[in-house]
Amino acid sequence: MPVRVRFAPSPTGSLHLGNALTAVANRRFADREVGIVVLRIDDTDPSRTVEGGEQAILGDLAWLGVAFDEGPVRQSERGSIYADAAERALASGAAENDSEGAVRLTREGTTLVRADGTATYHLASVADDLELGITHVIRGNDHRPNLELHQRIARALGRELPEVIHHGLVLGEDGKKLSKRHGHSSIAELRDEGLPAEAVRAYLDELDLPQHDVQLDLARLRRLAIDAIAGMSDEELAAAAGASVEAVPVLRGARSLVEAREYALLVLQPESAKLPDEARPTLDRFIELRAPMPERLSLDESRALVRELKAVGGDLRVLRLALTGAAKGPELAAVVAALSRDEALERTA
RNA sequence: GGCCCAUUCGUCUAGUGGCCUAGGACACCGCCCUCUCACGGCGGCGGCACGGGUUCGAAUCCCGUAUGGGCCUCCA
Repeated sequence: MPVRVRFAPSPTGSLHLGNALTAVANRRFADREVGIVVLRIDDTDPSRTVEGGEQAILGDLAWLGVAFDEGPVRQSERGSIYADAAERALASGAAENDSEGAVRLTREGTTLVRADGTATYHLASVADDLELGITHVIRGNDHRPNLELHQRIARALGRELPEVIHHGLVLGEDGKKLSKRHGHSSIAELRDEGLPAEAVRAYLDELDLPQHDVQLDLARLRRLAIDAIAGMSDEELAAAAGASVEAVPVLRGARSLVEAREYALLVLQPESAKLPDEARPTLDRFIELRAPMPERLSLDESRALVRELKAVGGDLRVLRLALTGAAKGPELAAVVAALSRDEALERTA
């Protein structure tokens, strides 16, 4: 029997890292067996759906490279399935109507259908997992206490629950449940911080299916970002940082895409800095060396130039300041390579 | 409070009774490299939560305690 799993977020906006872990875990689980991933939007509670929330999730999944094979299936559009399920539960005596008109599990009282006729998460989730032919449910530990309840609901419908696998949650660096307060908690935030998609994906892949809750390791994430940037081709890096390919040499030393953009700006729009009086000799030497050379220099040629300037006693810090307006930044030779001859001469004139 | 789950360096982990005076990665510290911030190279610090069993032998099995987490909604 082919494996069918599902990822079932509520449409509340950009995925939080823990949800993203569940999405990746489902995709990986299915891929091990050449299985199917169904994307299901759990929007049974209208008060919880956020405008554009589904789009944000779709965007996050695409960014992370998590594909799905079926869906999105929206629970808000599947009322008749839940109505049938409720009917069956009532018929079997496992559930009954209460005085308000809601359908509740006999004895324990868990609500299956609200008085307004909409299904609660418990009923909708179980009925859908059965109806969609899900073979394995992979979800976070926060759902573990629901396991027995869901098994009872499945039996009330005359079926058995699929196999359920729980994984640990992602906690903040303080060990508390991850929330907006922590920052760095949603995919959108991580993307805005300049972490490459490959890095976030690699982090989630590394976590795999944690047995217990794990603390968010930002240092690890940042390290993976450095690795991801190092692994990009010039074209990929330029595209990811929104810079031109000529600027790539200066982007190479950056540890995040945000930092890469800042480096690119140093070349495109240098800040004006006051040069010390003793800067002139170094700049004149630079001009002497640079002027007779081609409009564009390769990184190796630039390195040779910088080496030469240093050999004749040039103050490289002064050159950096003149070229970028900043005391810190990418490798000096990369800056020289990224600037045209005219631009370089103008900034040192 | 009740129920459930988990517990190996700061973090993520390897480890399923002898190969473990517990291995790795990232972080951290030091040194080297160096035009800055980084990258890189080399080295270092650092852990089996605790207490009882079982066993010739326990990180590994059992029990208890502690700690952490999750849930106890007509939220998912």
